[in-house]
Amino acid sequence: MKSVADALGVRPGLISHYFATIDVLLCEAFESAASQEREALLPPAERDLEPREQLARFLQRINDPQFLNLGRLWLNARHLSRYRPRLRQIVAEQETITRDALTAVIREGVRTGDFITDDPESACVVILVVIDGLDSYSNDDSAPHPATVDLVFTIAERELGLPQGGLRGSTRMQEH
Amino acid sequence: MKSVADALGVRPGLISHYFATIDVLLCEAFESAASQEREALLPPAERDLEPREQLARFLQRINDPQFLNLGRLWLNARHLSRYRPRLRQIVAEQETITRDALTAVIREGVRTGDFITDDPESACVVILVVIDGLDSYSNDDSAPHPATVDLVFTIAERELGLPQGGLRGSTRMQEH
DNA sequence: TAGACTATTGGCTGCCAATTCAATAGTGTG
DNA sequence: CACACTATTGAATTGGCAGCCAATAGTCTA
Repeated sequence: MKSVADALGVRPGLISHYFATIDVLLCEAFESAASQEREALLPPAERDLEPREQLARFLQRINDPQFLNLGRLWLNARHLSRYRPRLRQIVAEQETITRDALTAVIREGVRTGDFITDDPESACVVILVVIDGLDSYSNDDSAPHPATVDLVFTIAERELGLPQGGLRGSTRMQEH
Repeated sequence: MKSVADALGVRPGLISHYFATIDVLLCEAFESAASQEREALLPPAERDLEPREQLARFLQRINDPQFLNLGRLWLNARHLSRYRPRLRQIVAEQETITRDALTAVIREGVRTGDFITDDPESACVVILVVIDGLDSYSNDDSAPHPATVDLVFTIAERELGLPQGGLRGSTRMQEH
């Protein structure tokens, strides 16, 4: 609470006034952050693009150093979940929402013929496991192993019956 | 320190006496735990088995509920690494040791013809990413998604040029 | 057995964090 | 402007935890 107060240039008591306990603060903070990040990764505004394009952008953003903190956020939340049932619940919810959103894209891609899989949700889960695996290393100093660099793309392409490279380089995204 | 002392039926001061700071205690505890668990997952005593058999047992143990706490251990350590440079270092070291040990098995398997890959280390890294991804969920209440159940096996088989199922059911391990 | 060395205790100190609450400042509305 | 309501502060309370140290108990050896 102290650190939140400091970051806002405000006194700790004020934080307590708006959030009964840290547990509540933590849950709302995570929910809010995770939701915002999800919108940034998979913007509703892009819903009318081809599914292949949507997924490509999603994976590209995941790999972007700009989203390094997202990995840390989830790592943090998943660890804290251990002794915080409420947070655990929220984490599970956010996981489900993300999974459903990404599965919808894949399912749509199967419909349009972009992707080939007989189980969109399982394909989605596999992709997410790899993402979470790579997120595990968010707090590492050392350079990432070369084998991890394009891993999400490779796995996603395999899962969705795309040719090698079928999700890479096809998009032209803005630089920051 | 209090909780460690309690667990040992001893007074907190004693812990301070043997471990200068919490940071040191944490690092040594993690190093010790990670090392022991690695020995249990990939016992040196099995070094003379076929590489396929060694890997199969390793993956089977990873999936075993007996090793649920191992996932929690790594999750915890990876999170705490964020603001603890020393622990971060140890985590990186332990990661390397595990990677090297598993890579050695794979490399040997390539030599004997058990496995097919032109880059044993990369294959190893991919397998470890999936393991770490699944470990992310160690603190989840809910039932694991069906797509995750055999995922490590499937991925390992693909990475190592084995037929589907080539790492499953081949071993007869003791029940606990 | 004496003496040295180790293991362990008990208690103290200081720090920092969460939470509460009464008091004050600020804002908008009739 | 007066009043009600909201936002914010300051200070106090509580509790826990790391780190330190002097005192005591235990152990081993010459």
